[in-house]
Amino acid sequence: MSDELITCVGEHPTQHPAQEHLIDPETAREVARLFSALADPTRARIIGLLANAELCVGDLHRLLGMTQPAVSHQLRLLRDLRLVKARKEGRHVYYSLDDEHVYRLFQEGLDHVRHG
Amino acid sequence: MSDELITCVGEHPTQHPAQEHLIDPETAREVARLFSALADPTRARIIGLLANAELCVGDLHRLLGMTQPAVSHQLRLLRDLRLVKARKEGRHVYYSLDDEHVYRLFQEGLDHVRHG
DNA sequence: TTAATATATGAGCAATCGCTCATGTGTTTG
DNA sequence: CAAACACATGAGCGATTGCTCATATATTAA
Repeated sequence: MSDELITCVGEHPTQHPAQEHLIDPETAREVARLFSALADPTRARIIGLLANAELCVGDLHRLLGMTQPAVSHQLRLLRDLRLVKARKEGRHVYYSLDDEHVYRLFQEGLDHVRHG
Repeated sequence: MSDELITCVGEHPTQHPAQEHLIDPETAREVARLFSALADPTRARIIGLLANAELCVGDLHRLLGMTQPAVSHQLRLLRDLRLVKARKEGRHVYYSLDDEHVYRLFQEGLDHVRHG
């Protein structure tokens, strides 16, 4: 965060000094997609639970007090983002985190909300 | 991530061992609100720019190639979340980051997208 | 003062989101 | 086999999002 303090004059963006720090649209979309995973209370709670234990859909649906389809839909979303992985065992499907980075992001976000 | 591997049987959520890791709805909402800030390509790009330099609305709107109102609306959102602060100077308003945590979150998210 | 510039804001609209309800698939049990 | 269970999935619907367009406010310049 080196706040370069640049005057606001350039009419042509290509010559603005901050230009080099502008992330391209495609990367921006992916970053946004990643953070979208945690940008919903239900998904945040799911990540929080799966961070500590492998759980099946039924457990999640009971713990969260939500409909089973609601949980399944969110799990599908998290699975598509490869943040969560599924392990089938009999008629149960156990979910767990599949991305350490996301757990760190989640923890930092949680800390930020709880203290300071 | 200590994946305790618990059997999926308890019909009553209150007695499930994972219960203690369940974050309450209010905290979950705040966490989600925090991550929502970065869960949009435009806002992610804004944070990325402001992470390196203080910029006025006009610069942002030119650099991003977006309408000025579009940028102002997103800045308003970020301001409400206290992630960004505004400094008025003449008829310009300079924005900069107001939250170190968010810069870290952003950087980690960006790294995660760029390399593994 | 008038005009131009820089920004903020409200209304409105298409797109997306997160849920519910119904139903489909696969597995186990009786 | 049939019934029950665990989960996935699609349609549909209200709420939210992110933009545009028009306009309001504030500051500087002529």
